Order: sequence, then C-alpha cells, then structure tokens
Amino acid sequence: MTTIIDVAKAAGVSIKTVSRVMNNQANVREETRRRVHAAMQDLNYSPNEAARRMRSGRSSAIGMLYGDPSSGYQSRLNHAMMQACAQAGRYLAVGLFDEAKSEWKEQLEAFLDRTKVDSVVLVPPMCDSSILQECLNERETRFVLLSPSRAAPGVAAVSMDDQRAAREMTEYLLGLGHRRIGHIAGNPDHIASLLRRQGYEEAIVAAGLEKPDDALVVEGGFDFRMALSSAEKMLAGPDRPTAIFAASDDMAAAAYMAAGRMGLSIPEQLSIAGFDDVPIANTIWPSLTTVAQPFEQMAVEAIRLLSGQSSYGGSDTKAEMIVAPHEIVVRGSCAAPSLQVH
Amino acid sequence: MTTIIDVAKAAGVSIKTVSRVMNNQANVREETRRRVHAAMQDLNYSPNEAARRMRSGRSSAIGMLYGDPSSGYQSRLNHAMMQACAQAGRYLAVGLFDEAKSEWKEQLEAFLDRTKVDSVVLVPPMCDSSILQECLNERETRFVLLSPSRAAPGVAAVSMDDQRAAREMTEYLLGLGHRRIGHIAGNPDHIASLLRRQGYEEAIVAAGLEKPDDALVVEGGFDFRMALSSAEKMLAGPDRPTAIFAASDDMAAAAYMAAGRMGLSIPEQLSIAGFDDVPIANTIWPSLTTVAQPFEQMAVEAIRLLSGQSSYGGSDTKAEMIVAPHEIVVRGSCAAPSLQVH
DNA sequence: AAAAAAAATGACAACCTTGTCATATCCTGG
DNA sequence: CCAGGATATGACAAGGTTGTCATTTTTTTT
Repeated sequence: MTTIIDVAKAAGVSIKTVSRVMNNQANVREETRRRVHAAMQDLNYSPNEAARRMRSGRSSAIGMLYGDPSSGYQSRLNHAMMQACAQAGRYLAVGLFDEAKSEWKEQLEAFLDRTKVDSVVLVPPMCDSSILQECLNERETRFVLLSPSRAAPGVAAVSMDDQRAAREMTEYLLGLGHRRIGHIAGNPDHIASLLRRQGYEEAIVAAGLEKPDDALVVEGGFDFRMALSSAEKMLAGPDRPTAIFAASDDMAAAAYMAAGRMGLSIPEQLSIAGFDDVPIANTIWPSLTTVAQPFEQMAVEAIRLLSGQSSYGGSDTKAEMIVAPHEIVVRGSCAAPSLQVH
Repeated sequence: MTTIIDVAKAAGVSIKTVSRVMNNQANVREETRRRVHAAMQDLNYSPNEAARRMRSGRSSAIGMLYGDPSSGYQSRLNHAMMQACAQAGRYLAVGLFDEAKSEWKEQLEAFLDRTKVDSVVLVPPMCDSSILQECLNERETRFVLLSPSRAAPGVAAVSMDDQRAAREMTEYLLGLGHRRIGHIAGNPDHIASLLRRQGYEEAIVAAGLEKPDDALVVEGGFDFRMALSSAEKMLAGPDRPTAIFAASDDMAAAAYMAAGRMGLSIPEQLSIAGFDDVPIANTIWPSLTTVAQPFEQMAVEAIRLLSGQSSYGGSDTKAEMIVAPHEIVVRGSCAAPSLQVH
C-alpha cells in the first residue's frame, strides 16, 4: 500500500508538501503541485481515510437527516444517496429524525457528536426547517438541501425543474392527440405542486386550448385516497378527459383504480401519466409513463457541493443552486385517444 | 474525550490490557476484565473508531451487497439496515452489484478492497449465490444472509417464519367469518412462496374446510401483471371467494385493481390481505391488511451476528439461524363477509 | 520447596496523516 | 547588490489504537 511518504519520495518533496497539495492549501508553487500530482497518479495513491480522520478529528462521512421514511419517494432518495456515496468512496451516516419531537435539537447534537460528520444532506421534510438550518450553521456544519419544498435564500440546494417537467409531460400527451387532459394536483403546501400545475396549464394554453377549468384540475393532496375520489369525480363528469396527468405516481395509481371502477381500460380509453418514478410506477400494469426525478443525479450533485466547498474556509459559502435534468419515461400507460370514446 | 489511556489509569492496568478486554482476547484474568469493564462504564468510554481502523487496517463498517433495488421490498430492507447501522454506531458501505455481469468477481474484490470491510450482509437476490459465498469465504470475510430464498447449510442467516405468518393471516380471515379464501401465490422459485402457500393451506384444513383447489389458488409470480389476470380469473369464476390472501403486497394491489374492474368494493364485498408491508400497503386505499416483515428486527439481528462472532477466531463460525418475529398489521382492507354476496 | 511451564501483564513501536513552528527560498524596492 | 518581507518548504510531534516481545505473576510438576 502506498503512503504519503512514498509520494513525497517520488516527487522529491516533504510529506507536508504532499499533504498541502492534497488538501488544496495555499503556498505551494505551481510546479511543485504538478510534480506531486504526477507522483500521486503514478503510484496510484489514495490517502488513508482512517489516518486522516484520526488526525483531524472529523469524519469524511456524509450525514443524512431524514424524517418519515415510509414513502416511495423517500426510499428512492435514500437509495440514490447510498449509491452516490459508494461511488464517491464515502460513507453515509444516516440519522432518522423526528422534528415533531421536542428533543430534536438534542437529537441533532447527539447525531453530529457521534458521527463527527461536518457535512450533511437534508432531505424532505427536514430540508424545510429553517430552525434546523440555523442549528447547523451555529455548529459550522455544511449542509445542502435536497429537493426542498421552498427555496431558502443563501443555502446550497439541489432540485429539479418541476414546472418544465410538467410542461413537457403535458406536451407529450398533447402530442399523442389528447385535447382534454385532466390534472390531479398535489398538496398546495408544497411548492412543487404549484410548479407542476403551472407547467401543465402552460402547455395547455400554449397549444391554443382553453385554460383548464375546475372540472379538469382536481385536488389530490399527494394522497392516494383523496386522489381516488377526485379522479372518480373527474371521470364521472359530463365531458371526461381522455388523459390524466397526476402530480405524483401514487396519485396516478389512484387514477388507475378509479379507471378500473369506471370500466375504462388503460391506455385504450384513458391515458394516465405520473410524476416521480417511484417503485410503484414499474409495479402496476400497464406500467406508468412518468417523469423520472433525477434522484441519482441529485445525490451526486449534493455530494459534489459538499465536497467542493473549501474544507476550512467557512466564509466563502456562496450558495449554489443546482437543477438536475429530469427525464420523461415512456411506458405503457399512455396512447393516442381512441376515436370512439366521445 | 476519554481515551484508552484514561481507562487504563482508572482501572490500574496497562493500555494493552484494556485493548485486550475490548477485543475479547484471551489471557486476561476474570477479575481484571471486570475492573476494566467497570472503568470503561464509569468513564463512558467508546473507542476511537478511526484509530482502531488505522492500526488494524480493517474498517468497522458493514458491507451490504445487493442487486436490483427497484422493488419496494428492497428499499424497506435498505432502510432497515441503514437504521440498524446507525443505531449500532457503525457505517454501512453499500455495493450495488450485478451478478449477471461476468466481471462480478472483480467487482466484489474491488468493493472489499476499497471499503476494507470484513463483514457483509447479503440481501436478496445476492444471498442465494453460493459462488458468491465461496468467494467471501476465500477472503475470510464474514457474512450473513438476510432473508435467503433457500437455506444454505452452515451459513449464518436471518429470516422470518413465512409459513407461520401465512397461517396466522389466514386464521385471521377465517376468524372474520370467511369460508372461501383465495390465495395468489408467489414465484415458486422462491422458497418463501411455497412456505406462504403451505401456511395458508394448513390454516384452511385446520379449520375443517376442504383443501383449496385450483380455482382458489392461483399463480401470481410476485408480479403485478400476472397477479392481476390471475385475480380477475379467480373473481370471475362461478363460486368466487369472499377474501383473497396475496403472497405479496404488490400482488394484493393487483387484486385491488381486479376488484375495481369487477365492481367489487373493498372490504365490503371482498377482503384482501397482503404480505410484506412495503410502502404501497399504506399508500393504496383502503390501506392494506398485511403481514409486516420484521425488517428492522432482521437488520438488527444481522448486525448482531456479524459483531458477535469473535473478531479473529475464524474457526468458531457456528452457523446461527435467526428467525425474527413478524406481525399481522390490521388495516382497512378486510372485513366480515357480507351476507348478501352469495 | 524448587524448578519448569503457563498465564497474565506491560513497555514501546508502529500505523498514516495533519498541525505547529522553524527554516529556506524568492521577490521587491532602495 | 542588499535588507526586508513574503512565500514556499521541511522536520517533527501528536493523535488513539493494536502488535511484538519482554517481563512478571501464577500454576503445575517434580
């Protein structure tokens, strides 16, 4: 196993200089830096994580704070973070967290003390607590928000373009020939719900159609049950849509259910599209055409943000806001509207 | 921060003796051992992970190998492992793995080299590869199987009692008054499918009813689509059941769909029960009565198994087989059969 | 009871990195 | 060309643990 000493010898410098190069510290001549880098490359050197951590007292692991893990959305995010960490060669220290509890501050302190992490990822719903963010700031712990419900000023965050994705999905349905497209909206407390709805309406209007009325846009609250009754209402109406775009996969599954009850077959008599690409989208049949949230990409970016900021600077935390590219995943739940329906 | 030196002073021994006690090494008098333990307790000492790892070259992290992560089952298991590791104060190093690829052996070596873990958890479907197990044995890496499809002789494993759980769930349905209970069986390649089916039949027979015939037990293959058509067939038959017990939640969701298409309301006209308690069980409505796999418990036991075996012994690996207790989670999808159905 | 063997314990180095502080080198302006 | 400051580099300790090997204590054997 090659150590910093080997690199120092190879580069003809002291170990301290190698250390400086590794940690991007100042006061190293450019030429020296190059030589050291070359030596590291040659020897295929990678620093001993344990030694580093012991000396500095900090862990290179990345902390992740999250709350209720029951949703498919959560598990996808978990998984993406695990994968991204594995790829980056870092460990993931997770803390399950109950913000509702009063001792949450002690919980946080305990987590940080135990794990010694100095960077954490906040996923929904933890990422929307400004008090939590203040606490992390106080402890000089770097953090990045993953898919926050609302933008926090001056805080690094990674998210996706909900509005554009919704517009594109709606455009896809329009492109199939649909003219009457319903929308099941999410919980209006989440900014994502509004953005998705806006994207949907934007596409409709841009296609020269009438702005959707109340019969076409119903509340689903990101809740299966509410979405189920809303979808049934929509489909029972006088001029029912030929396609439904739900603001989440769970609600799209509810629309499947509603369609089944009304005797409508998917996609022949009703097209359904979702949003998120959680496991259920590939479980149900016909499998769901949906917007794939770029979970993997977002996780990678989050780690990059946490790694990139200078380790000890502190002051240069200019907030970066990264938008990861989504994808429309076409599966079997959408088709051109059949002519005989109306 | 208290170190091994503080403990040594407090116990009146050398640091080496403390080290010996910590690592359960031989040649420490019982009384000394007690004194050291007391001192550790007093000072609330916990060893410095980084120093340990640096000296020994091994990581105390636990490795986890898994394959296709798309199912809800996988994500529950992931999550449980993350939580259990956090509780045990250990990191989780995950490796995503493609056993189908030919370079999987290199993949494994690389993973073990990079992470330096010396204990790994194998989750489905990785836990059924005996070649993989041989490889791990060669490298003297401890491992434990989590919920294996078939028992491997001489290998530590954690699982649940599928047969008993299925029997209990069926008994629950019988207790509600159901006399004609259908079963959607899983993929027969999984031992769990057979066990669940046996448990189901056992309960039926024990209740003095006829052993279920082919009209009552259909193949679902742990696949939504197959389960959907099987359920439809079952419900369309001449003497349709008043309750369906599916061998997985995904297949239970398919039964919901089938019921919707047939115009049967749940639970008034048809009771449905599932198995696993994955996210979908709480998403759909009415929420699904199901068998909660003891994911959390299994993860905790897996870590205990890996931690418990003597660190350097090697030979004393008597294979422990642990069965974690499941739970019947009663939600809204089952009710007494209404009288007017038949 | 002495000698030998076995068991228990301890002193100290080693692991690899980073921080401190001292030293060497470079550059600037007179 | 030199003084002085700025910049670049290096020597060495420290961090907490475990391995090696020597030493002390206990037990067994004669």
